[in-house]
Amino acid sequence: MTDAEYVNIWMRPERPARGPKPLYSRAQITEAAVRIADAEGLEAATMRRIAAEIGAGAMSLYRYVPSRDNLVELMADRLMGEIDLTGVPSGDWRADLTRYADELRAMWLRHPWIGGVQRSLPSFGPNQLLLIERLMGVLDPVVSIDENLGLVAMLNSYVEGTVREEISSAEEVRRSGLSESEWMARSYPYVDRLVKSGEYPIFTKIVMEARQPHLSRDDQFRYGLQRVLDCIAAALPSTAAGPQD
Amino acid sequence: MTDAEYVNIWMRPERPARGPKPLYSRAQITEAAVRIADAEGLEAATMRRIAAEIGAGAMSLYRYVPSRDNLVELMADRLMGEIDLTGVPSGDWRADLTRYADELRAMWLRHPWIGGVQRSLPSFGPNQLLLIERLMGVLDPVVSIDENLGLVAMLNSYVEGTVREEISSAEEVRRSGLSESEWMARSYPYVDRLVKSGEYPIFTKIVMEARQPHLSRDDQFRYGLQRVLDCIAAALPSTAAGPQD
DNA sequence: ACGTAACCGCGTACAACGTACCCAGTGGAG
DNA sequence: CTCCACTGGGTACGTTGTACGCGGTTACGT
Repeated sequence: MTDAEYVNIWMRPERPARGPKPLYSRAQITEAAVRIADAEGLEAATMRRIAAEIGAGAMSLYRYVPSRDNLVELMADRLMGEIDLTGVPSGDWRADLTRYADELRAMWLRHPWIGGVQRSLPSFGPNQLLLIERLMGVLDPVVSIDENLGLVAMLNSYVEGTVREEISSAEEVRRSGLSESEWMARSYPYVDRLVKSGEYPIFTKIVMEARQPHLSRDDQFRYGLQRVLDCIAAALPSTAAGPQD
Repeated sequence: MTDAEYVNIWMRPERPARGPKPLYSRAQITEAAVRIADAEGLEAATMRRIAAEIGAGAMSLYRYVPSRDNLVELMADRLMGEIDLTGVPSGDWRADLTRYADELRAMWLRHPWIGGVQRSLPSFGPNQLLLIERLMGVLDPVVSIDENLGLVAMLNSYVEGTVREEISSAEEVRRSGLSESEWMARSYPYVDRLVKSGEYPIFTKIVMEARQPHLSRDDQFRYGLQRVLDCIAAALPSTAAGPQD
């Protein structure tokens, strides 16, 4: 079986039996790549740049990782490992899911580039798997696996969707290389024209509202999350839903 | 004001006053790009390939579009135009939002590559704007603009999240260039190893369940959607929520 | 003990990408 | 009629992922 026969990186053994000892490691490479992506975006994490970061030649990385795409998968799973769900399930499903949602959102905000990796879904890395076990273990005793999948998907969608919105403008500013105030100034004429045209009353409302003070992002998130959890509670058998207060 | 001063493509006039008549148009270029992306993925829609598709030289495209990134924005807005919301708001908010969700999902399934464009959010193209007006017009009479934004975001998140999952495996198959059955065969050993290890009981449940006949994707989607709409109904003032049946 | 096969790090090289720059031709404004 | 802002597009540059092959290193079979 040649290397090309592995579909999955996780099947490919990191260390072979024979030959000289490797100077680097997958974990080290992944770590460097994550560091670069955090600081300068995913597109800055090129093979050459990562190699330079750990003091290796560019092509050396290919001794550890079959391709850049696979490395990105490694990075994504590395990120899943940041979501700490020790002690879950605890018995209080609402607390558990809130904890998960908070951790997931915090992780996305630390590594906004995660939104740019299309989830080639069945990349069940070890951290991802552990997460699934813990997270879905929360509702597993009370609903069918099908329903569990649906509910977890709903929760995930909520978190990802809202956090994508939080991230997008910040990422746009970073990509354009402009300062935030300069970027705002540049955007102003267009928005102003739309508002003045009078054809977009609701858009205008949104813009006007955006100028006013608001709930913090955190509070907005938690508020919406409560609604999603209520929605999940409604789908649970009444004996398991617990107090709705 | 030089071209570089435009932050927004939508500000940049398509046709100048003087000079020879252009042979092509933004719409034509965008159309070609969408066609290629539909057939072979977004990464196949390179400037050279798009130019070849319409019979132009590669560099000619830059007479119409400042950069590839901007072209992708054009493509994204072109997709928004496929979402037909004529007659919305109709007075029946539940029907309207269901219609929107169905249209949005169908559009994603027609153009899976949309998931790969990071929404540099404030790219308010004309189709996007029209959509906002119609969609948010549905709940505008009954909730505050803030709440409306939150609820619409929740609906969007649900649709995007579930459709992303639907798409991911198909896209993975396409990217790998393998046939679906071959891809399944390649994935099998890894999944099998995980199941046999006994360390992942819930993952195992998922795999086992996946082998059984299920609700169609459409039915799953509609089922989850009803739950999301229930959730929205709960957030509406009681006079506007309508019959919950 | 010693060849040999498997592995290491990595330099070179190539195809494909986005796009800066330049040029000759074109057609409306003065 | 004269400009010159515009057109299409060829050439070229820097950057990307990565195939290939080299010389050195290590563990195993004999």
